[in-house]
Formats: sequence, structure tokens, C-alpha cells
Amino acid sequence: MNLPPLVQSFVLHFGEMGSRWGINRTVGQIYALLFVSPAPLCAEEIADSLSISRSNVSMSLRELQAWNLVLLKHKPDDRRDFFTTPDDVWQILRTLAEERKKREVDPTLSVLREILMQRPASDAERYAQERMSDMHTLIEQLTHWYEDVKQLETERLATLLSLGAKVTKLLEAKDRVVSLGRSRRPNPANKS
Amino acid sequence: MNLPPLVQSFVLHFGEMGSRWGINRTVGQIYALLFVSPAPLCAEEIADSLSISRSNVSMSLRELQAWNLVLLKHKPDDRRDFFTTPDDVWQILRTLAEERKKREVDPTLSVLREILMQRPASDAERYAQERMSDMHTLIEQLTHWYEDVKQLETERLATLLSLGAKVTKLLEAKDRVVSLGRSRRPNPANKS
DNA sequence: CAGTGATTTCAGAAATTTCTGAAATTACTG
DNA sequence: CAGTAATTTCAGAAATTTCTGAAATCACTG
Repeated sequence: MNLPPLVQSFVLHFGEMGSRWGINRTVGQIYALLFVSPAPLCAEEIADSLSISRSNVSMSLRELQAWNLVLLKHKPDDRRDFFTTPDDVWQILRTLAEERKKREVDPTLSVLREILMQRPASDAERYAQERMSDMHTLIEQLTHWYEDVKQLETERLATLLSLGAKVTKLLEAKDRVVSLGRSRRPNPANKS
Repeated sequence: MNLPPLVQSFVLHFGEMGSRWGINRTVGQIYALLFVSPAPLCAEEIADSLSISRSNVSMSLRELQAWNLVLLKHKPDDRRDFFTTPDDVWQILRTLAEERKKREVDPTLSVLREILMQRPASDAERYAQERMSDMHTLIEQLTHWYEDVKQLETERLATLLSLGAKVTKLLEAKDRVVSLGRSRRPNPANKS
């Protein structure tokens, strides 16, 4: 591996992290490399920089494309493919969230729903279903929240983030304001 | 594997999912089994239910304990250990979030900070640092938000979730109200 | 349509991870 | 403190994943 030392640390760390997620080491490294490269790279350059085989690069890029994590660029009069990542880190975050949801959350929800449809044949099964139902409810709540906030422009999302838990203060304030105007209505926020 | 069919589907799915995260298949299966079991199980029972070796169970339980995902129980006059998961799915979610942060986010932040301290020795390194700085900023924002909302009681957290993007409506409303009272102050929410 | 360079595919090699059974350890008990 | 049951450890077997080099495919070009 023949990279500026500072880039190399980054690439190696993402390799490690890659294996801790489902992504493998090489895929993580390639992504990291593309992320910090000022210009798009072609497969050959990636293979050289990371000292891995050309075919490994090919397969790993395919994987990254399946995750929508890389962009394909072309230079005039050059028929090689060049690869980059999106510039906007928020966009990257959105893509990651979306893909992980698609691969992990959605299938889980569908398995849970499937099981919850079935008729329990014993007490053990009845209890198991209750537990799964709790899990299903929680995941659905999280998913709905996600589907909702992902629509927000980045600007607003960032504002919301920086507010953090302080939004609850706002909620309380709103409750008070609303109770002034209307007749008793303890917690209007509870409706879905 | 000798389990009620409905439990078996669940266990198998979590096994699959396990491998997609860093967690391995057996660990995922054991967790799923404990999650839907009405009473705590001992290692032997787990090994039998999942048809895996006793030693594998031992190592996997150790792993789950390192993640704080299982509880140890004891029966009077029985010196075996019995295992369960917490009842509250919100609590489980909190633990998961906390552990993943500890293992994935924190180390990444610290690598990024480390690199950003260094002096770039070339244009390539300078550019790489800019990119890493963007990433660092984003992760810090997310982390701060997380540290903030994780303090909330579950009740409030759930309310916040169910509100979703509608909080921004509230923000706008607040802006209007505040502008009525005070002299011009366009976006008070922006301060960190 | 032969020639060339880029890319992909894929069988098997290499590396890594997971799992097991046997042995060791721990923690009691009579 | 010998005996016993539960548990852990760990070397190597088994399974899985990752990676490579050689061959095939693709997309042009003269």
C-alpha cells in the first residue's frame, strides 16, 4: 500500500470498521480511499494504491455500487470508468440509512409480521408472539419516525439535531399555550 | 434444532441478521432464543435447543455479556447460571445504541481527530483532511444529538418519535410566537 | 471483423472465522 | 480434601469468506 501516511491511517481504519459491519475490509478501504481522493479514480489506480488484485477491485466496486455509495464518472476520450463518492456527507448518511433499512429493517419487519399472522400452537408460542409483537411495534415506531424525518431538507434536519432534547421543552411550552386557548387537553402530541 | 416452528423462524432470521452485523450467527440465534423464552434458560438448554456444542454456547454467551445484552439469573438451590434478556425493548434499544457507539463511533472519532491534528505534507493530504473534517463534524453532530436524547425518559422519547418531522412545524410556530413578543430575532433555534 | 484495452467472471487458493471435543478450571459438598 | 457438577479454555477441525490469476466477455477502432 503506497499512500500518503495520513490517508493510509484513514483507509486502514475503515478497512477494520468494514469488517465489523457486514461490509468486508477491502470494500471499506476502497470506499475510504475514494472518499478522500480529490479526483475520481479508475479501478487500476485503486488496485495499485491498495495493493490488491484488479479483480478484487472489480468485485468490491460492484458491491459499493449495489449500496449506491459510489458515483461513476467519465473523462472525454477515455473509456475507463472513474469512481468517486458524493461530496455531501449528509447525502452519504441518507444513502447509508436507506440501504441499511432496506437490507436489515425491512426484512426483519416482514419476518415478524409473517410470524405474528400465525396461530400459536402452545403457551410457549403465545408468549414468543407477544415478545415479537413488542419488537415489531418498536421497530415500526422507529421506521415511521425515520420515514418522516428523512423528507426534511438537510438544513432543517441539522437544526433539529442541534436542538436535541431541547425540543421537549418546546413541547411543554406548546402544551401550555394550547391549554390556554382550548379547554383541557393534556397531551395533544400523543396522537400519531 | 428442536423448537416450536414459530420460534424457529425467528431464531433463524436473527442468525442470518447476526452475520450481517458484526455479531456471528450463533450469537444472534442465542439472543433471539432468550428474547422469546418465557423463562431464563441455562447453557445446556440453549445448546440442546439450537443443536450446538456446549462450548460454543459458553463463548457466545460471553460475547452477549460483553455487549450487556443478557441478564444473569439464579434459581435457589441450583448453581447453574440462567440467562434472559431485559423485558423492556426500549431498554434493549438503548443498550444496543450505547454499545455500538462505544465500539464503532468513538474509535472512528478518535482516529479522525488524531489524523486532523497532523500537518498535511501535500495537497493530497490537505484535501483528505478537509474531507475527514466534514465527516468528523457530521459524526459529532449526530453524537451530540444522541447523547442528548438518550437522557430522555422512554415516555418522552416515544412522544418525540411519534411527532417525527412535525416538530419542525412547532419550531416555526414558536418562531412566530417569539417574534410577536420580542423584537426581531429570525431563528432562535439555530444556537447550539 | 481482427485487434486492443478495459472489465468481469469464476474456480480454486488463501485467509479468516466459527465451532467442537477434550482437558482444565472453578466452586461447591459431604 | 476427594468427588462432582457446571463452566471455561483452547488447539485444531470445519465452514465460510475473501482474494487471486487466468480466461472470458465487452466495447470499441482501424
